[in-house]
Amino acid sequence: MASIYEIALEAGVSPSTVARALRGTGYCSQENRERILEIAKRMNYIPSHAARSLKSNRTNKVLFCIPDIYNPFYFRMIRGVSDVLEQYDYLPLLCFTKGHVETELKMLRNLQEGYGDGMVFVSFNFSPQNISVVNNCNRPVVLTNNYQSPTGDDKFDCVYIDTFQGIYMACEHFIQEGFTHIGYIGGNVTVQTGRERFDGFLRAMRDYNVNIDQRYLCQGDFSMASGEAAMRHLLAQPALPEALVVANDLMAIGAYRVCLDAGIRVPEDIAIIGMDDSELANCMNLSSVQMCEEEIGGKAAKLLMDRILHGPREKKVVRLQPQLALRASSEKRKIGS
Amino acid sequence: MASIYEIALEAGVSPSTVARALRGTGYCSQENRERILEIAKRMNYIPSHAARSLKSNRTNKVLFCIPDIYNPFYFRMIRGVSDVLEQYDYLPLLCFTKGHVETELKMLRNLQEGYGDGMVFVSFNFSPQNISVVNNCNRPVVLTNNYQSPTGDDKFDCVYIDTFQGIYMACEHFIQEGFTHIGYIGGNVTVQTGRERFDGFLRAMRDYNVNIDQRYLCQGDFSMASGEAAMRHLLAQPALPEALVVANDLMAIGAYRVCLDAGIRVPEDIAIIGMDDSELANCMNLSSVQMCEEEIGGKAAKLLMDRILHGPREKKVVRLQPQLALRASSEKRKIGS
DNA sequence: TTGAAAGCGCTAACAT
DNA sequence: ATGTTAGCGCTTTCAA
Repeated sequence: MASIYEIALEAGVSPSTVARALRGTGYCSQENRERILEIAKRMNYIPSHAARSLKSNRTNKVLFCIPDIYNPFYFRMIRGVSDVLEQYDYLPLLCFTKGHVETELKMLRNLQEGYGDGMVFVSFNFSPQNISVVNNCNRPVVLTNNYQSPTGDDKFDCVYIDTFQGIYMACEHFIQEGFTHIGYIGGNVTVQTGRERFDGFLRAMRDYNVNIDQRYLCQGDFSMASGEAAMRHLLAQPALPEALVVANDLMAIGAYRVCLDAGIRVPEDIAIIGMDDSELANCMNLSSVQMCEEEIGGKAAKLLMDRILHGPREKKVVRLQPQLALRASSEKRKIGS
Repeated sequence: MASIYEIALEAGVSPSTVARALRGTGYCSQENRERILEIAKRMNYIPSHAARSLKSNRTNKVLFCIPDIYNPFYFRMIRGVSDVLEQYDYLPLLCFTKGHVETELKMLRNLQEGYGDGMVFVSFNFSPQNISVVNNCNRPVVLTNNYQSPTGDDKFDCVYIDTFQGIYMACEHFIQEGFTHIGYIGGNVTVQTGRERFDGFLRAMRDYNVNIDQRYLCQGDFSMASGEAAMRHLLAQPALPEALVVANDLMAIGAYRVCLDAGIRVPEDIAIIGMDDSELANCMNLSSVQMCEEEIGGKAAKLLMDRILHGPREKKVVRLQPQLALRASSEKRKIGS
């Protein structure tokens, strides 16, 4: 690897002149500049990231943690982040954490070591453990969930979709359609994403005075297989719910498939709404909740760049509203059917 | 950020002693070591990635370029790579290139700058342009396609699935089932992935003396929308092919959906085989070609680590065989149907 | 066992 | 306009 010293030697100038010529910053005669650039090209000069970053304390990179690679939900968010970062000449580097807190901590450690200038952090479960690292990390982080430390002295920003509201809207829709036996397949309620959604369900039922049948409450893990298992559980009950709210599309699709296999018609026998508005939902005509993922990503990247470029400031929290994407799977039943 | 100098000051020892204590390498008295570690912890010491990497010329990171974030094909490959790299205590950092050669070149540049120790490079289209950069890059790269420079002096390894063979097998299956009017929806044949698959189709037709109807040849861009467009084109022909080989699942699903909407039954009216054996194919009961993605990823990572740890050696090329994953969409038609 | 010192490659303040 | 120099934080000889 040619360094500026070797180029300087070859060009008969000092290393700093080479540095100035290559960076295009500071004084350098036209004549020297051209010669230096030519030599650098010939010697296949590539600047050392480590040296530059050590000196400048900047990398022009952003670390981007995503928990679940198999979930189509994150696709658009990645695009939102990438597009915005590109405008700043920053590069996003993705890491799939699989939702493991150890992997998240490893990435945060890399951030602290200065491997990136900031981090977009998506997680299933923000907890005192990973949040305290975020807060003690000297580099900016933006979460794509809503999280507020009890102490209220958070150093990060949040951009999030109100999933509570999304599930609430799905329930509300069913209730307004006249359904009274509504089932729910949720995620693990000990993690935030699962809890919020379940809360949305509970609240809607309460607000509209709809009775909750405990036998219609199932818990999965956001995977298709768990949606299938949940649906099999429901099929084992004496009667089916009329409508089913599912906390994400993968589980909804799993449930849907089990229905089809069992000869249960959707939506005639059971109406289903999922959540994420994924490609899969679109394909299968599954109603879903639209989550503005691209907008989340874009807004998160903007807030992050603001902190990277302009330093600390007060915490900002951006909340985005979901929308129902209604398709055939939740259509109102025809009278008499 | 506390540095080893501040810790040294606090501990009353020299920076080099601190360095030795922290790294656990070289001599350091038990007593000093404990004190230093305690102080480092208290001062929240985090080593500087840049400094360490500048000095050691290693990062313990691998850059991993993936062309298409919306294509489910790459999911398992990422897992294969990640699992193997984890065993080496290396971290994969993903970059979605969207198939843009500029983005690929940008990542290669980052590799050359020493932002990572090596690269797993997945692309739709290896060309003299990006391959020459790979060959002139002083760090190891593994491709997940088969590519051989005309000059034969390649410095990279290849691990790939024989997609030619995969499409060939799909055609062969249809032919052996007795179909003689076989259509094909392919990708752009000016890029390698599209060309290889189309060649597989052509060869199978030729080997089995099956006539190719030009009206049944469509070209998409591997997206679902392009599969839909292609199918609409086929529907506009005087007659439909009996069977359809599609170069990837997304396009196959697109075609499938257009059939359903048009009242064309699959497989009764038209049999379909896709390629990738994606989750989507599984969901929709689409026959497909299984591509051993996880194995590709794992083998690629192993070859890469071998080069990173042990330096240059002769080029290695690993070829993996695809398998048909037959489902309902390609079932043999019942007699008389 | 410890410390001093050089250097990884680049940047930038300062002197010329 | 150009050169000198002092680091950035760490590793690693080498000397003590």
